[in-house]
Amino acid sequence: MSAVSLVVRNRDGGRINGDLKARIQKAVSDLDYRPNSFARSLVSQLPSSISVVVPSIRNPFFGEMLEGILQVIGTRFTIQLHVPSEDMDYGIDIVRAAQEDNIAGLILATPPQTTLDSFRQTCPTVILDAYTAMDVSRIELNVVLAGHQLGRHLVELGHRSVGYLDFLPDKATFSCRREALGAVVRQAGGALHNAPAPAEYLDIEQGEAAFSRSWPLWEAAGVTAIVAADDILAYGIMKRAQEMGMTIPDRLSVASFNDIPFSALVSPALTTVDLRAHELGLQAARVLLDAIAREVSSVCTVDPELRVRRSTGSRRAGP
Amino acid sequence: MSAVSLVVRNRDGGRINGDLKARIQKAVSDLDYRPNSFARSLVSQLPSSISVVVPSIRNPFFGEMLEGILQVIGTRFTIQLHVPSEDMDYGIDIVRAAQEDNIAGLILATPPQTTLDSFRQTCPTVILDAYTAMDVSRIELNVVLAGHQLGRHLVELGHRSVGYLDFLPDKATFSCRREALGAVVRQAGGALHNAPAPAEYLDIEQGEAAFSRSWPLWEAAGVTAIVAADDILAYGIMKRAQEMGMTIPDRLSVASFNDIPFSALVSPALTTVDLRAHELGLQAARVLLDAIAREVSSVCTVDPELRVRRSTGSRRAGP
DNA sequence: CTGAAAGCGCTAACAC
DNA sequence: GTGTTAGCGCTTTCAG
Repeated sequence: MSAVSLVVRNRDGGRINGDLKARIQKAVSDLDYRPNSFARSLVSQLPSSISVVVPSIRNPFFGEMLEGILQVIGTRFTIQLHVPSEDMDYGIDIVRAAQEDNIAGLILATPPQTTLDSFRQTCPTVILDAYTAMDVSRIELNVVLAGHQLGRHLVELGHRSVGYLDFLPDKATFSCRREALGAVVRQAGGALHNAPAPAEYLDIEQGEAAFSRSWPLWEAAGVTAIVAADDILAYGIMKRAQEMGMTIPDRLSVASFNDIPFSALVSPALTTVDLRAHELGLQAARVLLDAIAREVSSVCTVDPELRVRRSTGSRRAGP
Repeated sequence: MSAVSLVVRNRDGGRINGDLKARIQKAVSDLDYRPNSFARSLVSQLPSSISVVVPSIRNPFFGEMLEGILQVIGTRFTIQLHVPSEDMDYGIDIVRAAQEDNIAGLILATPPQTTLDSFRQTCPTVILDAYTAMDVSRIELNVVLAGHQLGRHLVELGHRSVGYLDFLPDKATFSCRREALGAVVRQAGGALHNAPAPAEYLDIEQGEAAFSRSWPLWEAAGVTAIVAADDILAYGIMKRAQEMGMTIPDRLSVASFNDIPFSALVSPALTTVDLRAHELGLQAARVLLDAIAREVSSVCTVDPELRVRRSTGSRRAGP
């Protein structure tokens, strides 16, 4: 019954007899009829959703990012959310599952390098904060600039021996942060002391444990400032350091990357580079809509912004 | 080609000739063939996703909840995420959009009362932290207990004049928190001074603004402790109160509901009732899977737990 | 063990 | 203007 179809979608340009139309509308509301979206998409070839893959849903960074995406797509598409099972970053299997959803587009937030290497594009796709030579739309996050900003800040405060708590070496975004920071510190005649990533999972406890594990080495190296790859790790570092009796920033400066909203509220307020989660989501969605509509791929860049707060201070006079 | 279908899904119990099977598998990988999930769901009548509607994705409470849901459903279903556009709680339109997704099940996290009133069930559904007389599965969050716990704690500390910062009066979960708290305070001979909800949107700034607005009245009423309906509002209260020179908890005790992970880290660490976001998600998903498999509805209850931290203390000697 | 054929619920093109 | 018909891409049934 094509009339039903037309009426339901309000696509009858006055073509349907008013009486028939009214009868159809009554039946629709009586039966609480809802069209089957599978059948609809099957024939129209226009999927009504996009898939978004994020490494974690507990990290507020991705909450902010999703908010940005949602804001742009509005009611045009619905979101299929894919998150790896706890304690693991996502592999190609999750990406393939997301592609199987039969979607108009796909957003991959900071995919691990190995995942990206085995990725094959099946629909308009936007990759966030990861590099690939493929012809895929990307939102580049200028983490090199972020590392430089943080490095300059610490160097200006007099720090020369800086500890670094890494995270997930499989992601270029993290190694770039470290390298850019290290370059600035070394250029000033200092050294960056890298501590290995805690685990694959990012939470406050991991930061605490990593600090306990690495502090002896850092202390031996005369470290006066520590940078973490992510705010959440920095929270753990500050918590444990304070428990161990160190005052921040007098005894030890702490800084990191992301600037989730809570970083302004922890004690002391955390100096961190705002990685613009919301802006990233906004851009990703815009580029994706563009890729869907015009079948072009594009790359754009988002610049981070340093937020200086109370967790970093001048290096105290030598020991 | 039925053989293809069987091979792709690994459902050929040795029925397919090895040679043919190999040829099919080669073709599948050569063409990077992916079955169309719409067509598949259309015929199998088994949708592969569930919809989850949350009021906000920026509030880590719902991130934790989603993590719980994801953990239980594993790869069995994929999640369609529905979030209202910024600054608004969700109406029935969003719920209907979610139902249109053609899903195996639906989870409604703390729906506003008006939304719930016009809700009609179209598939197995679980309602989180909201009451309805309908025959729908629910996860009850014992917010009355939460209010009592917090009330007893404050009363024991000597507080009798307590300020309350409400949020979204349209939700029973918030009015229950207030009433339960108020009952305990009044029973001890005290009074609860309610400040109206800040706005429909929950963020730190709203908490700050609300505190600025309400403090004159609270001060006049001799308030020595303030409870916020949500941790995030409490962060704003503490921030502004400290900016205004008050020390917490000496001058003013602050407490709230939720216990998102950051509440242990703000300064001072926030006393709050853990509303068990993760557990809520776990239970919701379990109940939903059950509802999908066995077509029964059930109701279960999650009990909150008070976390006493440094933001609450004894009432100072009277003015 | 394999291929042909029907049909899931919808939309679009087409006769009536 | 309105009803009929042919698929969308898959799974399942049923002959060969």
